[in-house]
Order: sequence, then C-alpha cells, then structure tokens
Amino acid sequence: MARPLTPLLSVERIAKSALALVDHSGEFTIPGLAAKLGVRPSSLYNHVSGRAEIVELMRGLASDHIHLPHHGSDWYATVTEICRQYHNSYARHPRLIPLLTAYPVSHPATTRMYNLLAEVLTDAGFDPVEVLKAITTLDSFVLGSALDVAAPEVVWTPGDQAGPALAAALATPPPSTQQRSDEAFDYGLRIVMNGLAQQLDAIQRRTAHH
Amino acid sequence: MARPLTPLLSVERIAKSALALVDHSGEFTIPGLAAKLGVRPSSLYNHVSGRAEIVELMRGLASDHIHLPHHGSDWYATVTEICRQYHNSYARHPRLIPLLTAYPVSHPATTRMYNLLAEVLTDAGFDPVEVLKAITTLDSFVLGSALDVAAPEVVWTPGDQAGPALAAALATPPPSTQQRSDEAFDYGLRIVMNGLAQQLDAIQRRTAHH
DNA sequence: ATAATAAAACGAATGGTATTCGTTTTACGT
DNA sequence: ACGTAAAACGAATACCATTCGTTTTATTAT
Repeated sequence: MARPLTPLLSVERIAKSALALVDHSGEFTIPGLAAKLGVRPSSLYNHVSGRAEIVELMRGLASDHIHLPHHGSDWYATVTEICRQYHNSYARHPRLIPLLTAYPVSHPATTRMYNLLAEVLTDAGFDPVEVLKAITTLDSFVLGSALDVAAPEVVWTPGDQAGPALAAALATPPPSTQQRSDEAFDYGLRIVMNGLAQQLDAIQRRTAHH
Repeated sequence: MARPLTPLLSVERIAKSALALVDHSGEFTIPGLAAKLGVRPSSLYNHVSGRAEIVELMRGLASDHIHLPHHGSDWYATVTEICRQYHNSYARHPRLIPLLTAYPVSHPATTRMYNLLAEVLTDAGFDPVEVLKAITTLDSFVLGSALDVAAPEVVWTPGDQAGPALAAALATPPPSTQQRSDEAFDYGLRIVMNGLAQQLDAIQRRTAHH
C-alpha cells in the first residue's frame, strides 16, 4: 500500500484512538492501537516518535478538559473548583492513570493550574513557603483520589479479614463504584479545604498578635 | 548446570534482589533480575509463578515494615502515626510505587491497617458511613504523597512558565528532594488531620444539640 | 508541465521481554 | 540403594516497540 489520497492517520486521530482504547480496555500496545486504526504498527511512526509520545498526547487530551475558574474573591471556593476540575480530568479516564504515573512530565495545563493555585493561595494570606506545601497537599490528595478511582482499594472488598469496625463501615451498600468514589472525593476535599482554612486562621491570628 | 548443593535461589532472595534492583535503577525486568542473581531467567520460574508474583512479593517487603501503633486514647495521635508508618513504607521505595499502582491487590498488612483505622475512628466518634470516607481521604493523601515522591511534580521545575506567585513560592531553595517531600507530607498530614478533627467537632456538636 | 521532494503507507528485520517446556544433574526421603 | 522431585539450564514461543528500506503518490518548485 502506498501513500493514500487522504492520510489514514493524524496525530489527533492517533491520540484519540489511543485514549478510547485505554478507556475501553485498559490495555495500551502499539499493535493493538494500529489494529484499531486499521493500519500497520510501523505506520504510526510517521506521525509520532513512539509510545511515550502517545502517552503524553493522552495526558494532553485529559488535561485540556480542565476549565480553570476565575480568580474570585472567595479563595475557598476558587481552590475547591480548581481541585474539582483537576480531579475530573483524571476521573474521566481512570485506566489512563497508571500509564501517567509511570513517569512525570510537565504539561502546560498543569503549570497553568499551579500558577493559579499559587496566586489564589498567596492572595488568601498564605506566605510563599506555605503556598508550596499547600499546593503539594492538594496535589497529593487529588492524585491519590484518582488512583482510588482507577484501583478500587482493598477496603471495599476485604472479605473475611474485616474486623467489626471496618465491617460496620462497609455495611452501607455502595450505590455504584463511580458514585462511591465521587462522594469520597467530595468529602475528602472538604476535609482538606477545612484544614487549610484553619491553618490560614492560625497564620492570621499569629500575624495580628504581633 | 544441574541442581547445586545449596540452592542459588529462594523466594526471599528473589524478592529482596528485585526490590534492591528497583530501588537502585527503577527498572524491573526478568532478565535484569536474573543477571543480578547470577542465574538464567528461566530458573526464576522454579520459585515464583512470574513477574506479577515478584511484584506482590515486593509489595509485601515494603508493607511488612509497617509497625502499627497501639490503639491509644488519643485518636489524633494514633491516626497520625498510622499514616506516618504507611507513608514511610512507600517512601522507602519510591521507584516501586509505579509498579504497585499498575494493579491493585490487597495485602494483609494493609488490611490490618484499615481495620485499626476503622476502630480508632469509630471510637473517636465518627459514624460508620463517615469512617469509610475518612479512611479513603487518608488513603488517597498517603498514596498521592507517595506518588509525589516517586514523580517529583512539575511544580519544582516549572522553568520560565512560573508566574510571579509560584516563582515566589519556589524562591526558597529546597534542601533536598527527600527532605522537601518529607516536610510536605508532614504539613499535609497535619492539614488533613485538622480537617478531620474539625469534622468530628461538628458531628459532636450536632449530636449534643439534639 | 515536469521534475524533485517529501509524505505516508507497507513489509521485513532487530532486539528486547515474559513465559513454557524438556533435559540434565543431583539432593533428599524411603 | 533407589526412586522422586528439586533446581538449574538451554531452546523455543509469542509478544512488543522500534528501525529501516521500499513503494507509491501528493505536493511543491522550476
């Protein structure tokens, strides 16, 4: 087969197909992707440099759905919304997460988010050295929650190893895996945000005292 | 070569060598492990079922370092210590984390930890349905922090993409990656714990009110 | 228009990985 | 002492990612 009139492939088609493949099957292999695209594996290399780049393209597709809020007057609400957006970008593609955690790369959308977080937290009253830790805290929680979506943890099926307290906690039937995970995220985000608000109070009380 | 007087391999030797390999190089391949053990790849299969089992063995080695505290009277201190132990079991082997996130399996040490957490939180006054969410929150944060250790996020090297607020936050030089990560974990854990304490207050105030 | 260039597919080949199987020697239990 | 099973090996299989050379055709420049 020779060069077709209209190209069978494009970077975008490859990326979208790869993401669809991962979303659907959790697998990601070059032959598998090529088959889905009706093409031979080697053809992909005319458009992308290799597997790693395709993973980055998928990261981009997921990240680009992040819609950052405006820097409003209410830091609590703004940060909450940023985290929700960030979380959703992962939660939409749970099976992608293990691929992304393999190696870290900066993506423009992520950097934009960090910048906005830094601004909002700084304006709220956190001093620079705390801003960094606060961002890391939020980032860790969001990332961890994403993994929880991808890998429904032990807790939910501990079988007979569950003690009385854990068994009692598990007694209430989970509506669905998705909803369970969403509710857990909302709850956890509120916990973290309240912790940060409390920390901010402490800072301001300390400052006012001097 | 035939069966040697004293076996060259054992499950334990394989597991420890594999973990040492991952810790040192981040790579984990059967040929690589066999080479490190001075043995041919196929010999490993006389002791373990395959790559997946070796990963689980490594998970076990990491988890077994978890030393759970006694169920003391101070739920805040006890939960904090559990999380610290949990975190350390990951932080000791950062490069192992991506392998573990690939697919989730329950380990006895983890289940024990969940049980203890459920007990302590229940006794502290959380009702069963909240216990589950609280545990998930803590789990997500610890897991996310582990990923942060494994995959130093964008924040720390945003190059010229950093806005003024983020740049200011980054101005203070990090002593070391390890210490930066540890401090961030301590800070975040305090934030989350304070958030939980506040939530508990709200519960108890609500209960007393009725 | 035509000639040169580059794009975009393919097939074949390379090197790496996980795993299986049969073989051999030897340790161990009866 | 003998049979069995352990524990190494080498060879073979079946993937996977990637590279390279070939072919055909679109595009671009003269």
